[in-house]
Amino acid sequence: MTKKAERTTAYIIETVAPIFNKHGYVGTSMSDLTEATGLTKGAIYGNFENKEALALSAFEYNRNLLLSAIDAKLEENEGAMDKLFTLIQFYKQYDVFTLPMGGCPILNVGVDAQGNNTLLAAAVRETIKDIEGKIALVLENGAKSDELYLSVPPLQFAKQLFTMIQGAVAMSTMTRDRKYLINTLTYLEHLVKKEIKK
Amino acid sequence: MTKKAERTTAYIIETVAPIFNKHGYVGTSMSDLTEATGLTKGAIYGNFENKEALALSAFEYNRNLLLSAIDAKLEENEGAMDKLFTLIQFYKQYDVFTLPMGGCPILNVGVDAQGNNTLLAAAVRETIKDIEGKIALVLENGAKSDELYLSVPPLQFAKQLFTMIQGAVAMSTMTRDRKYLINTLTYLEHLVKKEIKK
DNA sequence: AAAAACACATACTGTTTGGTATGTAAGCCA
DNA sequence: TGGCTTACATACCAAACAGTATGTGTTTTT
Repeated sequence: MTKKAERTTAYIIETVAPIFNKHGYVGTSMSDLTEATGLTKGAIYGNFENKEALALSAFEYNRNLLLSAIDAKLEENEGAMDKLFTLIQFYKQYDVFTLPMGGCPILNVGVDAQGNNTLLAAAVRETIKDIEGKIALVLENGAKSDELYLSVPPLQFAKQLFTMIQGAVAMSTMTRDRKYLINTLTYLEHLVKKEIKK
Repeated sequence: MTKKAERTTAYIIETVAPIFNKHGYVGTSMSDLTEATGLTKGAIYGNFENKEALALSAFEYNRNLLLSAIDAKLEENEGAMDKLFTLIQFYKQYDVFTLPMGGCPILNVGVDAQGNNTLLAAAVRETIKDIEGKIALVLENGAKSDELYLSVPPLQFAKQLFTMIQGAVAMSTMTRDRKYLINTLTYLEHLVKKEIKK
């Protein structure tokens, strides 16, 4: 059986993570969090050192949800091309995936923290590196097994691909129009086929 | 000669615009603004109804700087392809262009306002439509004069192009790495040539 | 140049901010 | 089940928040 405090800590993070993600670090007040959790400041400050530490834990929670989902998608298939296509398919529905966490954590926190919180900004950069690395690994293996051809290094192609994906994410969140997601990712599908398929 | 208040209003907007853009709506306090302008609250509230109205004016100021720059670039050349290439060239240096205004106003305000300020969010959506429209017009004219070929409607292609551009903007701001801007826009150059050039 | 209008500074609201010291009840282990 | 410990609630703090009423010096206008 887990200890009481551990469960409360987990409960706080779960409930607080979407709020921080949606309203940003400064846009979220401690009273927002006590209201949402039904707990008091005493409870929250008993489990977290301060607001910043809580926000960081909240981001890491969302980040792990995202990375786990990506990992799961990449493990669905064996071939490198299939892995890429399921990833693209995943991002076509990225808006419904990120809805319960209050939008894309990378975009939201990445932009919000830029001018306000260096710790969070660094955490986002780390997460971006992680995802790019995962994509690059797929590409590298695909190239090794002669399944696909790359005219540029794997990491560079991964960065380009992820940049376009995040562009679709950014546009669809700003305009609240999921067509950006669907249209660009459908195009990326076609583009990936044409560029690297042997 | 312009009236005193008009000049102060303009001065306030100019000095305040980068601050709002960098730190967001809630992240910017009125005391930040009095400090930056050297004016008092009385002066600011004499020229603006409230914080929200000031933030809106600040965004519109940055937005106009951006739209004017785009217009200027698009007028440099006659041909549709040349117009597109100079636009792409402009975005390769978008980070230095947006530096004095505290980053990309579309991305920053678009993401920040999403969860905090509906007025600003709407203004951003309008701006996105404007830019997409400008690009679409270039494409349409290019298609009419048989300079280029489009497999999709002009506006759709414009949206796709702008999405990828904004992806590069988003990634370079989040990672503080201008390579995202340079690499993806160089790739877009090549892509545009291949896709629509006759 | 005098009168009227205006633009800005000063000084002050009440409220909310993040954070803490202390009290109390529940959880946990012997 | 006793007693110690841990976990949370209550009540409070100074500082910062957006906004305003009033005072005064400066532009305008006539």
